[in-house]
Amino acid sequence: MSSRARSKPAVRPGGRSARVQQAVHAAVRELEAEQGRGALTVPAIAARAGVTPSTIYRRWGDLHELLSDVAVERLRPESPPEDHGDLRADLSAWATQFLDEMGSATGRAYLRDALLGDPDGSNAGQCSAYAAGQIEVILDRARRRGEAVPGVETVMDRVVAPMTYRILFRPDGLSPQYADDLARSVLPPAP
Amino acid sequence: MSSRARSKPAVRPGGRSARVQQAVHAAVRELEAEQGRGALTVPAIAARAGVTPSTIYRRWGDLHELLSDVAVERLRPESPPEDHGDLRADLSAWATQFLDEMGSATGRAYLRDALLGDPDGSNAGQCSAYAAGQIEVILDRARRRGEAVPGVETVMDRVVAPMTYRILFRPDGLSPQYADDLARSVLPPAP
DNA sequence: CGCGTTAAAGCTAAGTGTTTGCGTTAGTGA
DNA sequence: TCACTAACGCAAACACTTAGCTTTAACGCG
Repeated sequence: MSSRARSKPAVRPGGRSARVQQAVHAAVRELEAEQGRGALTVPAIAARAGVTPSTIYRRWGDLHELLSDVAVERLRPESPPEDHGDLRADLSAWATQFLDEMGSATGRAYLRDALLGDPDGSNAGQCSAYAAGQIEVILDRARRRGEAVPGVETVMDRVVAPMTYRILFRPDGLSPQYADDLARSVLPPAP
Repeated sequence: MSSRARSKPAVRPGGRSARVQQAVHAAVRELEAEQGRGALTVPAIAARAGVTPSTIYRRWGDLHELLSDVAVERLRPESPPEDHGDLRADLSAWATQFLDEMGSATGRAYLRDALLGDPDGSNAGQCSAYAAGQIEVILDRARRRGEAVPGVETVMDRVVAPMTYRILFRPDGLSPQYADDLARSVLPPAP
């Protein structure tokens, strides 16, 4: 039976529900920052957030789904990618920054969390959509400048996917140079 | 304190240790096949394997690390890739089969398990090494035939990574055609 | 603006999984 | 063969999870 927890807990958006969700998310971030991952248990998070454990279990199902939610929130880009004036520079800068952030120990942990507690794949899908969104902004700008641009899917396959794969499966030996090489590989050959 | 469980439990390869490991792995596979993932708890696995739960906790640390070990074992290729006579056919066949196996619900689950209970990344690295190994066999054969071949890393970046990324992050809309397209993309342009 | 409705939270107790210390067993090497 | 020790079994203490029931507070309607 029973009780599949909803991955998108926004069931009653306003009021108490929202406050609880906010408090719980904040508690996760604070506890992790202060005491590390080992301290992240549902009872500890609940105590910190001022709610009872059963509230968390009912809304999120288990610890991993909660962490997955928090991870996705943290992986959401805070601002559109910087504009450097041309596609090559934009893509290269974005890829370099992506690899730097996601390739760090904490970035990798968020990526894994997002994948981990994600029965239906919607959280992972969200992460991917974030990246695709950022890339679309970059490509749109270039298109408006009159540059020749690759498709979003091409960039996902040739830039985002290789970086993400290596971050998850072969975390050693990643360099900004690698990100840059990938970014260049989707551009038309230099003049 | 404490006891980091070893991911490679082969500490005393012969005798009892080996028997216990085998029994536990078998118990995981049987229980999953018979009753589904929900039934996979450490006490249940222990009972099935005829050991005590504490044995499992001590050797593997927790359920996820055990599942990760089992997943890696299942992801190990059983035989070298088929030989179809030329690089294009070999790569295409391998990619298609990879996507078919890993893109299925169970394949995706193994991939996720492998990543999930893997504190130091060695299990994920093993998965990647399996794929790289298969590809090297294919490339070696082609090289021996006198064909022009791309580097292994290129194939990992352009074929394995995109498929794996999509399996994990965007499991919808994957087709054999996609695998084939990726395989072709690393080959020199057709004559 | 108060009132009924109901989703969501609180509380608590029972159930289940995890950890740990200590004694025992069985590989391993001299 | 014997001593040594890693790994296992056992059982009790501990922590986490689940479920039933009660209470609270958004929300919508008269």
